[in-house]
Amino acid sequence: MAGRAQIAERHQAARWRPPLLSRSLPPPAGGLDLLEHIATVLVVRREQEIYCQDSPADHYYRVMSGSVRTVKLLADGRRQVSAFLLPGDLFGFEALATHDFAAEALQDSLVARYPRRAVEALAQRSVQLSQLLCALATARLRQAHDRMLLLGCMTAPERISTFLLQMSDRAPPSAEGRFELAMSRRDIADFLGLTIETVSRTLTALRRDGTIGIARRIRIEIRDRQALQSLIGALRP
Amino acid sequence: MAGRAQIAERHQAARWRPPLLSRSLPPPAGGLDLLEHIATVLVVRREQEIYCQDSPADHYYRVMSGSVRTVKLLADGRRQVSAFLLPGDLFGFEALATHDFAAEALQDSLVARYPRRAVEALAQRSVQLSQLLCALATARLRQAHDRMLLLGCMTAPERISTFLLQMSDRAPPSAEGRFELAMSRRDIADFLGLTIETVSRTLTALRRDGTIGIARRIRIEIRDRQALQSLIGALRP
DNA sequence: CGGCTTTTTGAAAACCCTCAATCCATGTGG
DNA sequence: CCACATGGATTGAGGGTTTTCAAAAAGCCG
Repeated sequence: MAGRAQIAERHQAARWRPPLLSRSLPPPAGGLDLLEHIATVLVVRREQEIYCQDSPADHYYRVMSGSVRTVKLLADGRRQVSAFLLPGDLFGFEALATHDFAAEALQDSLVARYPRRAVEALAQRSVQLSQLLCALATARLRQAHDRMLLLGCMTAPERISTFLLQMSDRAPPSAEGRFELAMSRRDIADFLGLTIETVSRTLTALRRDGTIGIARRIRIEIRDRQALQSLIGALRP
Repeated sequence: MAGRAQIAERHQAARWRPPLLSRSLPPPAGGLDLLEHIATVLVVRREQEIYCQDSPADHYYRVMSGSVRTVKLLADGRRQVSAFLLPGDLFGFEALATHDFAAEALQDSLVARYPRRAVEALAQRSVQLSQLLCALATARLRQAHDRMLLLGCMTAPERISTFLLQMSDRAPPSAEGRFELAMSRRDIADFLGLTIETVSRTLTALRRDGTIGIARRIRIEIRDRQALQSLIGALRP
């Protein structure tokens, strides 16, 4: 269970298949292209661990295709999903000495890996890069605050609505409110601080009243964005 | 309600009284003494706002004495307390352009204020300082992750236990499990994602079975630390 | 097609919240 | 200095939302 991160290098890509949620890789953000020279590309299979909880944090990572979750596992089986990472997202950089969370692929994915030492050496010389990294940490902090609000204040329907709108916003704009969930109901539940049953029931209720459409469990269509937004409207500060 | 932060400067200290929870100010952490040259000391009264939500974030702050809370207020009255700050704690630096949270004094307090521009200018030249600020942001992120775990996974007794142990650990070591709560039950409730009634009931239950002592509502004594720790033992990863 | 996992659905229970009344501490004014 | 008013804290009863336990349905994979 608590084994070391097992990482498939590029040449282990036997039977690798293109990810469901594939998106064209966004161009590296300003300053980030520096990193591409020191990157290793990892091919990870569905459900495969990229790094495990409490392992030394000596790499930064970036999703190139597919998707990734970061999770914390507790002694009694309770689980918390910290984030879902989509193509372009950096992760693993928020750790101090060791990773607080494990990172696992939601589906067959390509992940770029950057040696931490090398990144920090580059950051010493590039103001742009160091500022970018700092901005990323701050952005992550802001995201964490949003999650705290969700977990601390919101009801189940509000959490689900927030989640659906977020996923919709992160999908390619061309999708028009249609997207596919790469994660299981358990992942969603552990992300939102609910049980799988509550997630399922709430989604069903939204489907019943026509707010969303659900096909094959994972194909979501937002039919009434207004309704979802009004569900969480009371929360806007 | 949403007025600008009103700040009492030193000379407005009429009727200022030494804070209940006063602690000797810890010596500035390495690199931080640089900041003291550009500091302004604010005298803030109990319940006074230091800065308000959505105000431009052009200062960093540090608690010198007393205590401070950071809060987010929602449209329908729901409230979230993000953190309780004690002497030595820096705050306000996690903001991007504007503050996500308001900062308010829990009691009459002294707060050091550093102009953001000046701090960043200093950070440009002092590797020590810039690394310190980055480390602080990372520490804050780690704290946020702990809160997410609390809000997402824990029951009410677990949240209260965690809170009490945290407050005890942050009190001066000489206190021996005795400390005073500067914040109201509402603050605690909004911090833990509970209601004041649940906070009150849970504290009473702990008092009844001898785990803690409560005097005059705010004076807490941890009588059975082991019991509190075992309440949250199942959560250790 | 058949076995498996995941998801959905149902019924009952638990937990926490809401509403309401009382208690207590604090501060004020006589 | 005491009586009283005020606001926060506690306590109680009842209800609602979410969880738990259990079973059926649906999707997935060989």
